[in-house]
Amino acid sequence: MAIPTPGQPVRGSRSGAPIMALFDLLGRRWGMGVLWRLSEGPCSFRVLQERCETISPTILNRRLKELREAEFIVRCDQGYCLTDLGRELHQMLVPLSCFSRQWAEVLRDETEEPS
Amino acid sequence: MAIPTPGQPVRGSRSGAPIMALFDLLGRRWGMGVLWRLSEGPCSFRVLQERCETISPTILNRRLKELREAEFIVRCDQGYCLTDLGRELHQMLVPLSCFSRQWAEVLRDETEEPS
DNA sequence: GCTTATGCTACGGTATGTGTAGCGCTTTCA
DNA sequence: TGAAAGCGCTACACATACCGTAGCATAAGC
Repeated sequence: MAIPTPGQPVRGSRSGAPIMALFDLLGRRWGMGVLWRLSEGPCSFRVLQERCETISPTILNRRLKELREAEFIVRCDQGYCLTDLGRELHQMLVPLSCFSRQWAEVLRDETEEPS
Repeated sequence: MAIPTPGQPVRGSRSGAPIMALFDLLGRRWGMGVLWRLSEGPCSFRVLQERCETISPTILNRRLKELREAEFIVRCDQGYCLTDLGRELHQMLVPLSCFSRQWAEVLRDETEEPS
């Protein structure tokens, strides 16, 4: 499966709008998850697999290839680590983490007290 | 396919960490795309489909259901629109748009001048 | 009553993800 | 120096998700 590239046709944009290319890449199963887990620190393939808890090696390897091609990840002596670009991307995901807790509360409130 | 719920086992977290539940939801094909396109303004099913350029009605409908269940989207007289929560989520995606343009430049520079 | 538009579903084919086993290689250490 | 353990990664069979097209049911306008 070709990795989505800005300027090339991608899901959501025949003209390859960068944001749609990024959504296409991160919107693959485990895309953001792998990035997120790796941001905890450089680590080996197997350790990363454990951090992800339930990912299969097949798909971990595929996502790693894609994210390396996109230059968010590189190989290093510890195994894999984020590039500067990757760290920057991770920074944009951090607010999502706060938001997700808020979201969890809203959902909980709705289901627990349908008053 | 069950929609990922914080607190329930999700991809990446057996204990259902909110951030992983959110990644699971948004990491489905077209998840973020639909949200992004809808943020341009409330619209009907068919108009939204056109905005997305290449989405099939089957999957648009499925994503809409999921995003409604997650309370990011509601029905309205124009068709569909974002909830307050959905608008908030969209705000977190805006920085990604800037980032994606930057990313596009990096990739372009790499491939055009491998000097 | 015919046209047009809407939301949405059916269905068959293809792409993508899952789970398990295990290969080839290097390191460790008795 | 050879067995054991760890590594990155692949093979393969199966399951699920997604795509593309056709088209149904309903409602409004003429």
